[in-house]
Amino acid sequence: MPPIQVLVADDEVMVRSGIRAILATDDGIEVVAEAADGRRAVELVRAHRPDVALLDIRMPELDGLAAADEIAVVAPVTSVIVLTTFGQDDYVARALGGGAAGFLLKASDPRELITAVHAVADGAAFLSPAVAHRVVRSYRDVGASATRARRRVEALTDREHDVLALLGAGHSNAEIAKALHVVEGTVKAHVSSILDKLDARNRVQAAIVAYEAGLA
Amino acid sequence: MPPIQVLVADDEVMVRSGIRAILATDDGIEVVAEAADGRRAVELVRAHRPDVALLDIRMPELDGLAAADEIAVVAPVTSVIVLTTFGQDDYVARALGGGAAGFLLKASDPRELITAVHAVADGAAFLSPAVAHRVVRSYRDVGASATRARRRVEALTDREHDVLALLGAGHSNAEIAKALHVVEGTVKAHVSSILDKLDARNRVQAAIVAYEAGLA
DNA sequence: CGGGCACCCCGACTTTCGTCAGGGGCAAGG
DNA sequence: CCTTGCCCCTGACGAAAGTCGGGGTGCCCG
Repeated sequence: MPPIQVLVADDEVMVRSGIRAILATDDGIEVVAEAADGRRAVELVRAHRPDVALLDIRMPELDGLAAADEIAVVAPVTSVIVLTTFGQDDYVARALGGGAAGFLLKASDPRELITAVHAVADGAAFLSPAVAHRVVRSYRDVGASATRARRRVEALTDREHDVLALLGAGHSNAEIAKALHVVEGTVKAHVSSILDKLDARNRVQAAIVAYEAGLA
Repeated sequence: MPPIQVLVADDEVMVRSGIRAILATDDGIEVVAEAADGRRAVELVRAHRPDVALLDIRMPELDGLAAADEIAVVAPVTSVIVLTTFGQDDYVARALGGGAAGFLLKASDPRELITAVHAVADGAAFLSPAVAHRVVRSYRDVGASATRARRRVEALTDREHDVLALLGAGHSNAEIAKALHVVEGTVKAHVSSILDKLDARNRVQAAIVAYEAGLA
């Protein structure tokens, strides 16, 4: 099996050679290019099509996040790992949004870097401990509240379900009535029943349940 | 550096020995225990305190998810990787909710298993490609909509911000007025202004923005 | 210094919501 | 067959939400 080809991008030479040294200890990994800024990193990725691109977040010209965005477009085969000093929350979201497959803190154990390269080369996601907790928790929380909401919504009749969906989108009773071909009074009665079953005091609370349940 | 100690739990002997064989190719990993059901897996984890526990989802007595839950309680130092045949969505959420650090498909490349063990032993999260996409997308979507919502909310004045937070929790204007020590008319005026700035047609739509922005 | 401006406040008026008390259809069970 | 229960529908009425016009303050800038 051929070695994993890697591009390293960081504005500091010391960091680049440090990373090179770490990766050199694994003979399944080969560093094929180096860049000192994001712009150059994108060019080199386009030219070399490496399996993995290691990008520092802080770089001149084009930061790691923007570079990751571009790489996702020009070379989808290349998996991006974003490197950063702190697990800044906002960065994580943006990096993963840009299609990064990995997020690694520079303070990580060197072995972790190697593991991360292998992981993303296989197409998997690799998240540093500090980051992983946030991402996973978010996923779990969203899933959990969605499940809870869905369970509550199950108690509703078909018609109430229809009404709730429109209500949750922010429509007025009159609009809902028109959409369902009934008069407004009917919709109001349904809403009343929904509030009762969902244990909500007004339509705002019901709307949030609808939103969580994914009836948007 | 001592080898990573691993427990393998699967109800089929063939699978267990297969996993053993794969892990044996890496001399940084040592399988210290095997279990054929979830109950036994938990006991052995308690006894051996391995670094990593590989749990099949489908097991008698106690399935992998329930076992993961218990392990998280009795041996927090042990990182759990859940193994499954399909990347069933519901399982992913539950597994990660139970504190699993990794989620691996059995169809994965054997090297991936080794990489995963190293990753979670370091405390990182490892997600199989098929699963990673979902988790990351969810995190990104939530983060993106939250960011968008927060940006819209920034246009509000301090007072309007206060009102929106209470509004988003489903409180009536009268309740908001009491909480902020003003009369109801004032709250209504604020709400009106909020609707204007958020480009919402009624309080339900405003509440959803508040909810997304995390003003709950 | 005197607008202009943004913010917070208020009350009267209109519109929308939510409750209450029902009527008709339809299926299960005595 | 008739009752009981559930669902969907409806109109009337009080309650909440939203709009409109306006008053008072502090701040910045010509």
